[in-house]
Amino acid sequence: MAEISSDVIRGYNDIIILYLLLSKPSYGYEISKQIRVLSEEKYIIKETTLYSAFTRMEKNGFIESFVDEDMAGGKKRTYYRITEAGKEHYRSKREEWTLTKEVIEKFIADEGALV
Amino acid sequence: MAEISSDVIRGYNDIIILYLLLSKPSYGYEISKQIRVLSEEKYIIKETTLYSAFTRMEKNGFIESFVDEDMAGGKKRTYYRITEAGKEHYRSKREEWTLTKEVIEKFIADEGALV
DNA sequence: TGTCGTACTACGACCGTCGTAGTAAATATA
DNA sequence: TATATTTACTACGACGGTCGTAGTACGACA
Repeated sequence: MAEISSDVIRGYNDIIILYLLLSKPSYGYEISKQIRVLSEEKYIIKETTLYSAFTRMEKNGFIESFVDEDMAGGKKRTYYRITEAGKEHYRSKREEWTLTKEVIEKFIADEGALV
Repeated sequence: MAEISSDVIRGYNDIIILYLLLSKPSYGYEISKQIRVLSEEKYIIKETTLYSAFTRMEKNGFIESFVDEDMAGGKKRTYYRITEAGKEHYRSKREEWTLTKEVIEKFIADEGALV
């Protein structure tokens, strides 16, 4: 079975993460699980990729973090919520996706051309 | 208008170049023009990206080069032809594309969810 | 004479992703 | 009770495809 390589998914992690933050604020572990489940195990994001995406996107103003301090055992959990700039970024990435899809599909041959 | 970023196209250059080599051997400048025309100016591959893709794919055995020595003015032109391994690579990348497309589209919201 | 098109090569910077490792508490399993 | 697994991160350097910049050289056209 084909697997999704990092080169191919690169550039789409933003859109995936932001999509999940559209409905409600969330945090690393939950996002990671949601990606796994929603993609039906077809894409499992690496932890380091996810957390570095958070850092990058917060720097860019696409998301904002806040900490839940009231957890059992004094544990802390960092939540992220999408900003207006983040929604705008999502829109533009979605447009880019549509365009890219159109382009790539011009270079997909049917099996006949491959023999 | 949205533009295709390098992060988003990364990983698809192989498939694009190999597709064009499926029908006949070709060379850098011609491939570059074909990409521009076939994509209706939506994707213009950078020269350095294209030539480094050639080098990489030849190392990987996906393409083979040969030189046309008989050009006017003693100029030389390097052609590339796709190998069997290249066709196999194309097939597997095409499968990966199908899978990736399915996954990404699960994370595309319609405009309503964005308000 | 100069610009444009053709057809490359060289080289280092960039940056998103990945591999590896470490920390630590809560929960499940034996 | 002891151990493994799950949860929830952080740190840091390596990797590699893409890009920016620069340079070379010939032909055609104005």
